[in-house]
Amino acid sequence: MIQPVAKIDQWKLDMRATTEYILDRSVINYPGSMVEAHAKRSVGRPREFDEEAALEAAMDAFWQKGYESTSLSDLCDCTGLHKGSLYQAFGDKHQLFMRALTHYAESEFDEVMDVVKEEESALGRVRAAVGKICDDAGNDKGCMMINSMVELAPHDPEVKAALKKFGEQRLNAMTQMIGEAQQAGEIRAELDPEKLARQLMITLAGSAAMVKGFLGQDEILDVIENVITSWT
Amino acid sequence: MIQPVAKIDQWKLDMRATTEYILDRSVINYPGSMVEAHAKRSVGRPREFDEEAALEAAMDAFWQKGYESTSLSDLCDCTGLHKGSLYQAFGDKHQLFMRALTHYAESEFDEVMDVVKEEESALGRVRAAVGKICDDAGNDKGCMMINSMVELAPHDPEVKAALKKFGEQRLNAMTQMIGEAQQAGEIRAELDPEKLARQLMITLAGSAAMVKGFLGQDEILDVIENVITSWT
DNA sequence: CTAATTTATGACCAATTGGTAATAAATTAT
DNA sequence: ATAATTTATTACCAATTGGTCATAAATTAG
Repeated sequence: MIQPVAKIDQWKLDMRATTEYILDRSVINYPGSMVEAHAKRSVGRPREFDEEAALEAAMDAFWQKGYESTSLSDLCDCTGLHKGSLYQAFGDKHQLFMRALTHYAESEFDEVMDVVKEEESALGRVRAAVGKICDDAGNDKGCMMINSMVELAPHDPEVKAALKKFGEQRLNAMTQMIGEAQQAGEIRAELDPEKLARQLMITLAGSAAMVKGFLGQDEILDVIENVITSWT
Repeated sequence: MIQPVAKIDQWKLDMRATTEYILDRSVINYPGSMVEAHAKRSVGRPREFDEEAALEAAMDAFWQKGYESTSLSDLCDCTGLHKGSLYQAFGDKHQLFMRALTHYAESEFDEVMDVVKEEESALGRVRAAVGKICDDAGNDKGCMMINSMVELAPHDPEVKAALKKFGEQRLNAMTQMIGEAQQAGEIRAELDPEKLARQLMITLAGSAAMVKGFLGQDEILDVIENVITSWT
């Protein structure tokens, strides 16, 4: 199906930062791979870079250094793009950051859910999720969402709203998993799944902060394991 | 006792950022209050500002906005000083930040300990400490130490070392209080006080992050109360 | 009174910041 | 071939950054 450029732009707006969009763009971005017959290129000079790869590079930079400390020239360095190309592809620094943060949240959530699916017991799923999350934030980069919450949320309503959305998504998923573990008899019946989920999220947030300067991953994992065990 | 200027400068270097130093300087800074006969002024034009008040204003700015987002002109605005005076009094931006962070940590620790002293039961002391800490980080400024850990610790060895020192101080104090509560029979005997202290610090760190963008103080207090209750 | 010393003030500075515009190059449509 | 369109690259920009310096003012020492 052939799409006029204007329609692609509209679609770009609507589907911004969704996995589907990125994947499809990455196909379009490689004019060489015409093996896919339907990958219709639009008129004009073709992109020479992979948009998803650039987004991921920018995400890593923001994740590691934070918003303010990541300059445009840092972003140019890590993506290999020039300012102009960055602006044309992603808009200004703040828009690029929002894309990066969204990409982080969505892909991390997906990966955690993939890991969770492998487990058979409900409590095993909780432990698998927590383990994956700790793994992601294990290095001293911490968790990009917690980093952004601390650095930006109080002064940046857009970031705050996005983090609230991602947080509620995670809280819901955790609450459900904990509830299932409870119904399976793996967690004491008198405990409230939502409260436990909040406790777990606070513990994970604290871990993501502490790993950056005070506690080692071993000490953190020990605390988290004790928390979950205290529920059984 | 009369101190030559040179000696005062040496002493300034050694005692930097201690409460004694600040208090004594603030006396020296008010040439009008010669009621204290020993408050010997040094030669030269006298200070027109209160150094501790300036430090506290700078601390508030860094606490609220973080290091990178607080510019020198922000610091001049909130202290009422000019760049030159700031540099002469505190050194460069980073030195001023270290002074501010140290002042935050020391005065908060003292205030928590003051609150703790009022309680008679050991577990009451733990609860009082936690309550005071939550109170301090209650607004969306969070905790300046957690803010700094997230924003700076991985890339700023000086900040990291200071936070490690303050963190260990708090961990020790918490461990001791928890141990006392345990010996008083208020906390189950099979639990390890140091592990509980680590759990509490991670929980408090997570709370200081979450309060900035995701959870309300009521939800946070509920989680913390449940944590402590689960120890009894 | 004069010299020495310290502080307050504002001018000054190079470098960096985020962001724009002009131009050249590469492609498709006609 | 030419026009239209998109991208890549470079030059450019005003504003802000952290930081220094020269000078004037205020004080003490002698």
